[in-house]
Amino acid sequence: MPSITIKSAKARKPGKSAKSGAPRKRSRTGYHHGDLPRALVRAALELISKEGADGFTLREAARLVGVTHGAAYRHFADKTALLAALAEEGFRELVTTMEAARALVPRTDDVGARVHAIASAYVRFALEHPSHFRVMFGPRLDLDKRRPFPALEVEVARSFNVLLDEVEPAAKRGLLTKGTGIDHALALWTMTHGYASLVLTRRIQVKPAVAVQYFGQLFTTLLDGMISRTPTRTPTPTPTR
Amino acid sequence: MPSITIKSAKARKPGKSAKSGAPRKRSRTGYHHGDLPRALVRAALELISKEGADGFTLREAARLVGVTHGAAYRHFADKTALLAALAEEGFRELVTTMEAARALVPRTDDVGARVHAIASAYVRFALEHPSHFRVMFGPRLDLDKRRPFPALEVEVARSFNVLLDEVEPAAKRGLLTKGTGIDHALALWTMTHGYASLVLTRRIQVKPAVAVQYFGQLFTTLLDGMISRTPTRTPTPTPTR
DNA sequence: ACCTGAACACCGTTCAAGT
DNA sequence: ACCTGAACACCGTTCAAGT
Repeated sequence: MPSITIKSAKARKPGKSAKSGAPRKRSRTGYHHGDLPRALVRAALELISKEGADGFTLREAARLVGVTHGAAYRHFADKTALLAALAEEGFRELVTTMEAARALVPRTDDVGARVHAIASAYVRFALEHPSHFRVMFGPRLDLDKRRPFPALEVEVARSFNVLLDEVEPAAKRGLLTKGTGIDHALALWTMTHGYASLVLTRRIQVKPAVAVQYFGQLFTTLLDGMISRTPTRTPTPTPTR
Repeated sequence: MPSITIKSAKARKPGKSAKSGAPRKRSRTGYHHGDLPRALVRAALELISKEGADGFTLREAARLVGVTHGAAYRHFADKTALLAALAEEGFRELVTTMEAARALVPRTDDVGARVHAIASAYVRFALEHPSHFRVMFGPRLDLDKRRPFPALEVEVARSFNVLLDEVEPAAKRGLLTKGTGIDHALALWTMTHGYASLVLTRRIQVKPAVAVQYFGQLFTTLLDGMISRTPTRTPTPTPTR
């Protein structure tokens, strides 16, 4: 991690030993009594956003809140558990922004418009918080092991439901091509996530300014394959009982 | 990394010091003269496949080929450079399997069938080599930095071209909905990659046995939105000049 | 030209001991 | 109950020195 070396070299001022580092008390509330877990998550988030998802260290987070690194283990089983907490928080924020985006769509518009707004918010979130997004899809106790972070799993499900809640009723009303609401929601998520991932890893190279707009173009192709031109039932006026 | 502890505990036989470890000469060709770089890549691949993409160590790879860890730096600038070499190799293999899959599609079939075969091969590759796939989309010198691994970038482009080569002619012949060949190839890649990623990270939970088949269902929705029912020109018989 | 040995600065994790 | 201090076993990276 060359960035760390650079950073400490910069921080080191002549005549002052940087070895032990100033404890950097954060805001007014002392942590040593109150809420170390949350403080560690906040610190980790800060580190991750400026040093990237990889160059993140339990010890550095502890240093940042002004606590011995051993203390972290009183609240998190290990580093992975802390990362899971970050991920959990990330999905919570993701849900918030997706719901906010959906709320902005005029009532008169159709499923397509709402789903488009939600998916675009997903992409925007990923582009604005690249490291956080990466952590959200990182820490998996792989493969055969049992699910280790139920609280995280709950938030993931909640985020999926934002899409599902739009698509499910539409599917039931026969507005979509064949497949269940889950099928369609998964299709939409899949494409949205793929785009976000590929742009983040620079495999797809779009200028940031047009990244979301270009996503809309690709996404529309999928929507075109999903929204049926010949509805199974007549759609609109809510049946009078 | 608890797995390492477990592993060395298992490997440690009573009465034999496991400290220095047997050098484990690989096959007949001695490496100390021949091809250390390739040997390190092979060893890294081996480690990654059994210990996961994260629990991989430059030192352990060196140990496995029976060489001092410092020796690696004669051939790779750092750990990231080794990972980039792994990724490069991964994209080469990916291209091979995608081309093989395409070759199996009967000549009589259309673009949709060929593209479907290619995308399915992509998903299959990801599921069969999860750790390798992860490395392939991992080591990025992030964001503003200039592209650091040109050889890797070449292989990435090559893999994208497998899709593009199918889609571009179809687009030019007016068989697809509006958009360039690149647009459509990106749409297909995006969805394929998203599915592979989400299944790998267990965010989409499908039984491995049906994972590729289910992908086909989602993918078809995108194809339906992409292949136009009203071709711009009449498609088939190759115009007799 | 290629590798070894030893050193440096950092990790994650554990655990007695303090308060 | 929560945190400190010190220790352990590992890293990645560098660099003189060997052949």
